Amino acid sequence: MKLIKRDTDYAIRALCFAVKDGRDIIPVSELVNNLKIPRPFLRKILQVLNKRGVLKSFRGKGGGFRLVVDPQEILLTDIMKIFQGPLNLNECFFKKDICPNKKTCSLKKRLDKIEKYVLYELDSITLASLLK
Amino acid sequence: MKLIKRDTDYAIRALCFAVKDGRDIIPVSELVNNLKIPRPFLRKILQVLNKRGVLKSFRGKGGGFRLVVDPQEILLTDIMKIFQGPLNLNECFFKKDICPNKKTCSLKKRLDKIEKYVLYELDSITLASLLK
DNA sequence: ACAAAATGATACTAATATGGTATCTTTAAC
DNA sequence: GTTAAAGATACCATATTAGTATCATTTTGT
Repeated sequence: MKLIKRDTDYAIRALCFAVKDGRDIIPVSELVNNLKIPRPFLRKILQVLNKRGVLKSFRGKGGGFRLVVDPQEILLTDIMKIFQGPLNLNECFFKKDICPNKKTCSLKKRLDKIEKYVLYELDSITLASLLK
Repeated sequence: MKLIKRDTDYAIRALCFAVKDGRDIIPVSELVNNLKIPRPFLRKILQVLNKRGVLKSFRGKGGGFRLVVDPQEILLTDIMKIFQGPLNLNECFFKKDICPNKKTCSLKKRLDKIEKYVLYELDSITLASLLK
């Protein structure tokens, strides 16, 4: 089971490339050429990032996308949340009562603990840290 | 994203019930009545557990399934592996080169670390510990 | 012997999530 | 006004997940 889905992956690659590339406004073509991501899919992804305020889009000839958030401020989990929703690793065990004592069950505690740890670790990963 | 899929969940509920129930051979009907799991789906799951040596099946009238492994010895990860395969949380990032220095990238290290931790914690959860 | 009650084996189907395409509209530069 | 870009949105393909259906085989009890 993967932690990262493909659109998240593509989004991160695109953002990384945008930072490395350095130009102010980067057109989709440039990303497509370099990252080998299918253009319409990537466009959809970039539109989402635009709506979420990570990128700012510019229409018309010469248009493209500008990164408007400091790479130090973009967390991996931000991008994951955008494309995958919240993590919720510990969900379905307790929808019904597998466990005799739902409230105090050590499994629930442990799964919560695991999830907390994963979130904590992921939260420490910034876009900037992926480029070093 | 869930860590546990439905068949794993059902399998664990069934095993827990079997332990609590206490009788030597438990028929599917009993599990279906108590756990509200669709019978044909549960049967498929139990057949798998039989093949994997967690349960032993008995055919014919009065048949059913017997738990043949000590609940202390059944790990949550055993059941997860059976129905979901290995975890592989850190897969797809490095199929292609998102990262300039694949070998030493701190992200890879951190994802590995996360996965190791999750596996370590999950490995400490036995069927018996779910019943206490 | 035979009916009943159980699992074994296996193929099929339905629902959902994922990974895209296609198409048309709007905007901006030249 | 033409061209090159993004916006919006509907659609489609594939894979995974969840579940059904069916028939064969085995065992028990009469």
